[in-house]
Amino acid sequence: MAGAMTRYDPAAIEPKWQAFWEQDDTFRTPEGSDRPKTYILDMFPYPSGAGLHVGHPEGYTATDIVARYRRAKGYEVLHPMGWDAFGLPAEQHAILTGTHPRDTTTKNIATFKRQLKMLGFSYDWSREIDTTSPDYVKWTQWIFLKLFERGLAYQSEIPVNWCAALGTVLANEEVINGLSERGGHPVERVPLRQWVLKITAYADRLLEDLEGVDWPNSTRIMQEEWIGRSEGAEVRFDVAGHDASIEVFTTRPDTLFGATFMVLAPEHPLVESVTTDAQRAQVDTYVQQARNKSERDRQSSKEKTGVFTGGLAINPVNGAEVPIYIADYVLWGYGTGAIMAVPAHDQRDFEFATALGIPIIEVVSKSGTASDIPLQEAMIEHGVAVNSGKYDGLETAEFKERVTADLQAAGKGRARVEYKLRDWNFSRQRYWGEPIPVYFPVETEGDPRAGADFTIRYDQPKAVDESELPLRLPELDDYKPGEDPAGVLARARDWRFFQKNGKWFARETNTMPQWAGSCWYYLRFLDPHNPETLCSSELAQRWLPVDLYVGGAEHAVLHLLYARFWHKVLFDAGVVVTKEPFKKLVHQGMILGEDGQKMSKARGNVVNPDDIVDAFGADSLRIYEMFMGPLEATKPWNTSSIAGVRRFLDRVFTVTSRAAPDAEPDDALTRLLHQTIRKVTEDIEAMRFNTAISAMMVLTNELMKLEEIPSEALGILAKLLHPFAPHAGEEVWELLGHPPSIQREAWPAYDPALCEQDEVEVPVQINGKVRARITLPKDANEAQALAAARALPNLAAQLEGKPLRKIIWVPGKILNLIA
RNA sequence: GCCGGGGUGGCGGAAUGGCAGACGCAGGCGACUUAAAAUCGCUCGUGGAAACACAUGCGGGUUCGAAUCCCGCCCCCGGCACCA
Repeated sequence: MAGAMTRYDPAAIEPKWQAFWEQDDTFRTPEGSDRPKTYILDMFPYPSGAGLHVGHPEGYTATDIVARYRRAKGYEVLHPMGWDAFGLPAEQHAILTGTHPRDTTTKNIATFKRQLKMLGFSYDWSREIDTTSPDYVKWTQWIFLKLFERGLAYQSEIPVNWCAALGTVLANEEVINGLSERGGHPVERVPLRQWVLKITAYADRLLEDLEGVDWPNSTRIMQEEWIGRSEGAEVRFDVAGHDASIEVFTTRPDTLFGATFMVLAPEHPLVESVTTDAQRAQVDTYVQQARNKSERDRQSSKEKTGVFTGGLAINPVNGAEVPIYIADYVLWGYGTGAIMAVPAHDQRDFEFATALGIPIIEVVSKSGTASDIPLQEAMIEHGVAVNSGKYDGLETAEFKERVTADLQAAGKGRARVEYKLRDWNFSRQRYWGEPIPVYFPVETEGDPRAGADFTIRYDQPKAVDESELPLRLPELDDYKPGEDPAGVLARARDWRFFQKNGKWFARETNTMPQWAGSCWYYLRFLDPHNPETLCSSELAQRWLPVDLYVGGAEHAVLHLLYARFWHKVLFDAGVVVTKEPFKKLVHQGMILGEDGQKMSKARGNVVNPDDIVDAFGADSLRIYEMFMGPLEATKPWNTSSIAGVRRFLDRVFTVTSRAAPDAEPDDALTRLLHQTIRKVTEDIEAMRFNTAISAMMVLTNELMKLEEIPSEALGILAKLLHPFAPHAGEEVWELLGHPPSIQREAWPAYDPALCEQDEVEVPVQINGKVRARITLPKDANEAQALAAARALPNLAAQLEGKPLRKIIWVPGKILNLIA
């Protein structure tokens, strides 16, 4: 082998090894050994028509390195891939071209799969799953039935942005100043019957169990804030002159004596009854305006507006009469949709009171006495109660407890916990999603399929029988949203209506959102072909939780919260035994275009992985993406830097061509080999791939200096390199005369003793400035170091005549002399 | 506004209390070549001939010693944003 010319030709070796792995079944997940398991998972992609983006291989390479490393370390590794294939783009394409979304999806999956195979990822392809396949949909629907059985899926009339002209519901982002973004048509907030999942029932568990996961701190904080737990009190204010009361939620019951008015959200049902005739016209106008604004528009203007209803409420702590207003800064969706307003201690209430000339009463003070001058802004900090009757002088925390207890005793309130988290709107009026497996009785005189009038009893939902799953989508000619808010599927009358025992029924025509399939796919990978159950409990016990989960930070809340929610429901149903699905989570950073801007078609700065593989090879792309910087960092693409990585791989083949089977590494090389093994091993464990690659470059550069290179050294290099550049690793291993596959070789071990130098070079500082270096035995003591330093003529001169005031000796690191 | 992350050569980055700039890109010089590319070698923070001085967003502090720790400020990126 020595001396043979071995040019590195990725175009030849990459397909060669991909074919070998496929035929050899190298990456099939081993089952049933007593070796430790590792489940390494990527966030599976939506197979878009644009094909793979260079951002995809970043996370996929990182997990692939860990998977290949752990196999070499003796783990049983599960590393699967699949397709999150329901979604809007395929449906939009269908609306424009008439192509069935299934055809588009099949084509796109083929492209993605070709591209992933081209990059040499070590997936166990026998476990490939597709969220749109009937096999998979069956179990997504099955989980929905579990949610329904447990009362966690319910119907609710919730306000949506309905655009009659476009015949569709719009997302908040699509509504601008009450008009549709496309076309400028009026948009109305109308209540629409939707399926909703009761994620709020799991709010506390979703919060508590974040403690136990190894996730980025920022993601945990985002989830905590999304759930938004706050503790406070519910307080009841009676309405003067009515047999009614207003419930409010407050985190500051200690400020009750400062409540100088109340505010109802415009949607609040009591608005109607508390409004006096004199105020009715004004109130109606305000309510109408608020209704036609989208939530986003309501929140975009910070200016406080509102009107007096004419009604008065009684403050339960002191019997004071306070005016009741309506204002859109109070949100119908949070708390009780009504507040007690304390302008002295809440900035929003302060602004509203100032704008409308409402009195401001200070009830909390830093000093313990009320201010002499009017407040310029709300004092929101805690302090000591003033102007609060018998509670005066109490600290905020103690006041809260006492007044809450007193209110409870008086039947006027109680402690309460509130969340920002809302129940999850699970309905889409779209085609390309999982049909919701529910049907309803129909009241009709004829055949509704033929156009007879009908009434659907939505109040009597029935679950589709498990034996009828999967409930498949009907075939349609037209996928456009229509006039019927029931959704696209409502037009498939033959599918929608059916008879059973002589009675007519109608299927639910809403479909599930795209999140549904990705909520549980990590489970199906464990048992992808099981027709009896979504995942056998033995396999769930063996493989869960996912040990490493890598994907974009854009999923920090939605996907990662929804999946945790379903997992907990499945835990309660006995399907899984771990509380959490994903133990360690890592977000890969975004790769920007060469211009430092986000890659986009419009900017023309998109890099296509196919082009890079053609020009440099898959291994160069993989190593480049790992070498760019820390995995989590956002970093700009730079094509000329890939050339450097390619040069590194070229040099690996150059040194391989100088392999000398009988040569032995000398002491210096032995030390470098052990140091490199240690560095690469530690860096893979910590997912610091950029510095691992740097260490392999250093080793390769040293080997370049040798004429005859010990084969043993090259074998170690190949083993370290192979998780990063698997094709090159296999090829070098074979060139060295070993049988494939290098994946079956054990990870090289290092001896810490052999990593150490016998002698170390230590900088000598005078007064903190480096003035010289001394070479010392590695375990030299302070006296030896000082003697060596004094022996240096230039140092002796500098120290002359000055007594040493202090000597700092950090063994093996530094000698600092203070003169 | 609030929360989180970050700011180091021409560029990507390394160093997390102990020699700032590992590794790579780009650049410069040289070898090989008729020439170029490729490859190989050397060089490469700024000022200075050198000794040396200065240098990790800005200002202060702690320490024998700070890119790293603390305080204040500026800027960039991401998230949330009237949540009572």
